Amino acid sequence: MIESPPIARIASAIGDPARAAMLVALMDGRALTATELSNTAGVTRQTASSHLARLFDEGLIQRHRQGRHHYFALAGESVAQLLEQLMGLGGRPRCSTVATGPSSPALRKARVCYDHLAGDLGVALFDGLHQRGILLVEPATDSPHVRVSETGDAALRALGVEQELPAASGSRRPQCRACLDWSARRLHLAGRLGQVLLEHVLRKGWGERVPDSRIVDFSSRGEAAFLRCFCAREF
Amino acid sequence: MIESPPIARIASAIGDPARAAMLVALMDGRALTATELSNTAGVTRQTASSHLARLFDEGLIQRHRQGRHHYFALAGESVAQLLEQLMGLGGRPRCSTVATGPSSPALRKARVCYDHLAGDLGVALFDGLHQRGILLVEPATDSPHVRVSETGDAALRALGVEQELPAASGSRRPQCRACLDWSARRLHLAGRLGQVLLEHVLRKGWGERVPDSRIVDFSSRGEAAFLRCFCAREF
DNA sequence: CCGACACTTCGGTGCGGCTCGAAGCGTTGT
DNA sequence: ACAACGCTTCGAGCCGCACCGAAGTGTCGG
Repeated sequence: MIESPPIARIASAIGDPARAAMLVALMDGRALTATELSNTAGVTRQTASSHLARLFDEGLIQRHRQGRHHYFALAGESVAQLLEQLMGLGGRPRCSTVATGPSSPALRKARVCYDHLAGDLGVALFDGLHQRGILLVEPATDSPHVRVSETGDAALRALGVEQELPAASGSRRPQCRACLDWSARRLHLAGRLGQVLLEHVLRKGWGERVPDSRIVDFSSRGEAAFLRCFCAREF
Repeated sequence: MIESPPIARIASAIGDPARAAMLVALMDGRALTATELSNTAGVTRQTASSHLARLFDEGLIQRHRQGRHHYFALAGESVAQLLEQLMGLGGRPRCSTVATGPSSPALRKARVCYDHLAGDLGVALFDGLHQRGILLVEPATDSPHVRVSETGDAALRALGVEQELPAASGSRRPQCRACLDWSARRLHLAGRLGQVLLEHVLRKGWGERVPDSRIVDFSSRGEAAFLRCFCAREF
């Protein structure tokens, strides 16, 4: 078996509790320093440093030196997706019970996934934009292809979403992407637009991020406004 | 960090070279015995036994006792998907080169993924069925929803595909499902129909499975017949 | 120029777990 | 009933690696 090493190396890199904790901490898309990560993992700085070197060697994280601080972030969305899927498998309580793992109710409801909104409200956002015809989900052969319709583009601007999406920005990042939610097992919106919409939510004050957590805490007024603005029907 | 243990445990279960080799060997969907798996992993039987116990405890494989033989298979498609994604991450040659890892050209062209056809020909099959209107890819909110159209159902029967899909079979397995290909980064057909079509290919003699490998070896005549039968346009 | 700070590298320690030999079930076939 | 076979459990050896203390590099502030 000469095919296995790469997959085994990567899995084993994720497999250590301290490294897994670091990766989970990075899943909110922020870049954290080595010291911060050592705290969340519960190990000393020098131990964390070796862990981070390992994760970097495996291509799971990227480093970003800035003065005397070294920031670390996930290497890309594909890594975040892998971790989500891993959580999905870990959450099920053996022998395929139907219920999808709740973990934390707040986490289920609304959380950050890399840089966009996930959870029930993330799914509701995707559904709403799609039902309104703002989002076109194309039956393309490429992985589920999502794009903004022309009327949708205008609608988003009318809603006050600065959609600053320079088509020729040179970045290879897709404008929209569908991301599978591990708690709800349904699609939510990722990509540049997903990021912009999350920023919109935070700027409007509808919800705010809970420090050191992936949870996005919506006020009841904020949630109502959010649903009214983006989702076709009320809950 | 109390959230990490499950994901770390699962990842570390996959992370051992011997266990990874076993899982990869199981990715073709067959159920293998403990001795066969010990050979592919290159360890003794008793070592393999403990590895298999670990994988079973983590819910990654299922066991199936039959007389004095114990058969092992992947616990489900979700596990196979996770492994595919892991391969996708492992295949890239550091620092995001554009080329998707070829590994083996034959493997890229046509291989078995759990129980259905993947690789270039798997993608071509999906494209062809979709372009002919046999497959409807719905922009649903559930993970990319694929189903067979009414005319498509008749077309498949006309093509000689025994589509024996008892709607009320009680099994919760979806009729069709879209599975992401790690080599081509495009969708191919999974689910019950994907399984039936792979069987169809093998029964027609268009291609045959290479023993102890995931490769499906198409004869040139078989490939032509396959494309003519299912795909809208020739290559 | 020097101290404070963030981070990494270097040795040494200790535990976990991968491994295999030997022995213990359960099944199959004669 | 006995031997052959497949698999698992038990015990011991041994390597790897996670961990931390101490020392080394680079950066910021006074």
